[in-house]
Amino acid sequence: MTDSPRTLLQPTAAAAIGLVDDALSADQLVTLVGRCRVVYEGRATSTLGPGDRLVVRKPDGTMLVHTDEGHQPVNWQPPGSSCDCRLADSGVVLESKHENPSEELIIRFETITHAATFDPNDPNELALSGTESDLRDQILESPSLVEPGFEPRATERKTSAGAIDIYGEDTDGRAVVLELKRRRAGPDAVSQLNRYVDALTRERHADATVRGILVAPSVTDRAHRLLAERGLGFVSLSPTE
Amino acid sequence: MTDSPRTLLQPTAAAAIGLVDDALSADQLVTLVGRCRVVYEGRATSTLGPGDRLVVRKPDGTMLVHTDEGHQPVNWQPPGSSCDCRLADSGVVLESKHENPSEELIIRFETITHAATFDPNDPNELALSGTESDLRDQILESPSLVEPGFEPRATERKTSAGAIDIYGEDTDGRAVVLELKRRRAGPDAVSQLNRYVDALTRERHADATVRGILVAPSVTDRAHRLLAERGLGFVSLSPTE
DNA sequence: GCCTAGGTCCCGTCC
DNA sequence: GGACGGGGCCTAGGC
Repeated sequence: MTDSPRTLLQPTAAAAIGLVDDALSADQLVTLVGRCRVVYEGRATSTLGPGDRLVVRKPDGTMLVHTDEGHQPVNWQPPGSSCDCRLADSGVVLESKHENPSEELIIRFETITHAATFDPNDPNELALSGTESDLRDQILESPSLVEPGFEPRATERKTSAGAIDIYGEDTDGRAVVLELKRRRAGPDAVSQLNRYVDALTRERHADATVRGILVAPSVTDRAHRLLAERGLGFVSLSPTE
Repeated sequence: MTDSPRTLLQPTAAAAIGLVDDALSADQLVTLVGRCRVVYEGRATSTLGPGDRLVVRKPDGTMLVHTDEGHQPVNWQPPGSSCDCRLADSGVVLESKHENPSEELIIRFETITHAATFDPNDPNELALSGTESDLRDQILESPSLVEPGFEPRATERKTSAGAIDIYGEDTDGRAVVLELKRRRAGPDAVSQLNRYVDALTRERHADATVRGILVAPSVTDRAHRLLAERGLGFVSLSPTE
């Protein structure tokens, strides 16, 4: 951290505003805890009555309002949003605006329990595995996991209905469309596969059979019925842990 | 706030652990800022090298790790997770576990810039409008918005493929399936509508026509083509702002 | 508990 | 810029 971090415990409104303004101009991350009301207007509209919350403002313009429960912020503003901090009715007010889509978030504090700022230095990125992309790589490495003799021909093959995860051919030279899911698959995955199979059938001669196979750890009952109705297949595979 | 909030600026590991342990037993919300590494193993697996981050632990068991960018936490733990705070290699380590699904998150701090706790009191809930449910209510109030003479018969009508947003009849007594979207609709919305129309057609006599209409502010080009291919309709409607 | 679908979904990627 | 689909999606509502 290049600038020294600062904290204030139960600051006056004026002191809190000073801290936030300094942090905003220095592109620091700000956390505010206190009792506030929140109004949002943009893609939707919301109001939130008084309560104690944690408010976070990031240097990239993101704003988050967290209650005491849940993973999701109760209100937020996307990256790229502006932020203005001012005094109104003897309380601190944060006003954040975003363009495209047009969104406005206003947070009115009654009291501020604490305020803190710091200058984050975070050069490292998350390395994640167990994704759909890992499952794809496994299949490309060992195509027989799908069925003996399966031969991948392309990934992300374009059709009029979108891109096929893996396109290939079976031992009889028939076109095969694979739709991959990293977790248990539901009806939407079947519909997706169905769209690609339909599109590919349309694009080729109508007589040529196009097979569709859903590849996932498992499928729900309803998805299984839909697969059967559409004459589509299923292969159980999980991304390696 | 019943208990007094506490803050520590650049605390020793021992002091930070004391603060966190007190907060955990008092079901308080904790925020920690500092340089840390993070390892996750559960539905997927991830590692995150050293960097300055904001860590939040909520009384409901939620844990959030935020970097300086983006709306999403880089790592997290769902509500209902346990949390253990201990000293390891002269640094603070937070270990959170969750069951069903089995997930483990370990955060190793090198340094702690600040730590704070407070006891949130938040009785109010978010009032949100502009949702799909609002769009549904508009249509039930003024069915002619869909087309002259449209008569809603049921919401959430069950079919073998899932529940129909609004089921009704047109002036000719034909069954009509409405699929609603609060925002611009894509291919998935068309597939969803298609599933319900297919299921309802199957459940009735094969000769009876079932109409399907997508109701949304707008549709993408590809979704529009898919609608045409399937003989489905579109009506432009937005949830009132 | 699982299933299903909505969400101010966010987010990357490709056009 | 829009579009499309993945995500450790999360979350609410049914069954």
